[in-house]
Amino acid sequence: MTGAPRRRIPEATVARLPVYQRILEELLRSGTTTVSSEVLATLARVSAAKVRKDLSLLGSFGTRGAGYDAAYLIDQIGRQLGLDRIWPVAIAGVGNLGRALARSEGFAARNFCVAALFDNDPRIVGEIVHGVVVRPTSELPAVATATPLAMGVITTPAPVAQRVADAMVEAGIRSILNFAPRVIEVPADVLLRYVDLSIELQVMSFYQARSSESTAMEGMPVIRSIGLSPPAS
Amino acid sequence: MTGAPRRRIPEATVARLPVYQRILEELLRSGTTTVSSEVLATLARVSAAKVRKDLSLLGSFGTRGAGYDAAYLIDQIGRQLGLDRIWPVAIAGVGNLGRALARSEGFAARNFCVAALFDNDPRIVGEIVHGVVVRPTSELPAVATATPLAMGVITTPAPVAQRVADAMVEAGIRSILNFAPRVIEVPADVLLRYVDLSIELQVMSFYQARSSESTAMEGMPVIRSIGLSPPAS
DNA sequence: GTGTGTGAACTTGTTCACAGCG
DNA sequence: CGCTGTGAACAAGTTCACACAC
Repeated sequence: MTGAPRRRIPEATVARLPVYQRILEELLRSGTTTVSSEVLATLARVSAAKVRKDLSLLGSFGTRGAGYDAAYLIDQIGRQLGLDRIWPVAIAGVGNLGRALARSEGFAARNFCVAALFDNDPRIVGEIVHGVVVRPTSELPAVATATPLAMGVITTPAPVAQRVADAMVEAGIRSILNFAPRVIEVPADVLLRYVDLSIELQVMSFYQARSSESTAMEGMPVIRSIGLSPPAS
Repeated sequence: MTGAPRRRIPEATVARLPVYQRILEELLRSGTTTVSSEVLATLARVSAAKVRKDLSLLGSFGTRGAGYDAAYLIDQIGRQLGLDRIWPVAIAGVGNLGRALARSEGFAARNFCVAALFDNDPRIVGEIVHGVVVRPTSELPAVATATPLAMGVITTPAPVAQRVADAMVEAGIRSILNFAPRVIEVPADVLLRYVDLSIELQVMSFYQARSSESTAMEGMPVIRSIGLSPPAS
């Protein structure tokens, strides 16, 4: 239909596209219909040149002298990212985090649909969260057969994360998002991503803050842990 | 004390260090004390050369012919990342997600300490979550004065996210982690990081899955949204 | 004039391959 | 002999600067 340029988009660009998209959506909501690379760059905290290069890879959607049409750009980015169709996801582990994810608006806003919830706690099985009934994990294969699942989200306690991952792989799920604080192993052809809510992101932030000579932490109580000795040689 | 080589560590390496660290901790728990770059690389899903180069930047901690001492390496990585001291964090917004974060083990495991919780809902204020009392957001300045806060975590609904961010900046917080699905603006010297639970990560995963010629989604019901027309020229 | 689109220069990050230490 | 540590070759990503379309 729309003559899309099927070039290969660099990974670094792909990682920024959702950021642009969300900013564009907000601008649109606040009444802005046209946006320049300069403005988009400021809001996304990147350089204007980067924005222009990124967007030019999807095609020439901008208007010289004016900027980009926000609505059209949102649509083009969405198409590029595969968000122009609905992706059914399953969430395993209906605790605090699983519940928060299932109820969050974000999924639906990006055409992800929470199609199934799994948990092994008999007090939770049968409960209806955000319109979806919680089933025992043993029913995963049956559900996956009836409704092909595009992605599995693991929000279980760490000890059962690997078992759940195995079940998901067995059921044909090829993309897994792991929120459990546990390293899991899956076949090489399965896409596995970790989200560590408490650690990785913060750690990076802190390191960057400290390495850019920030003096913000100057007045803080420094409590050092006891270091280990180097291994005996 | 430990003669640390204070070289500049590349950002890409810093991003991988927490991954190595967690894997090392798990290996240690399962009884492994020494690990080769090969093994660590496989578990972290990167190349062995990368692991060696990354670790060599922190100093020469490995033993040729044998590998690395897991416990010692964990400690060295922790020191490099600034995790050898305790960082107090404040969480604003004690809903599903805020609660899940406050209760999660991960913070304490990495020397982050949930020092304060804020919410404006009178039904939530006063509640004690994971041993910390929930205060009204108006008390943020007072709390920040008494206990310097290293990081602010925003888990509020989108509409109040900007207001909370402003209050945090005002209170002297220089690192903010935003879980609210809303673009917020802070001064350039404040470190701002977005975590979009439902979107960015999944989107990337999907794009990568599709672009590597995966046939996994072949049998899925494709439901395309209605595309927009190009902007009138 | 204004702001996009893009080759060319540059910087950062990754892989290779192997010397050398334990 | 195995595995680290590292310079040197290569690839990816970013910035620059400017031609050109509106």
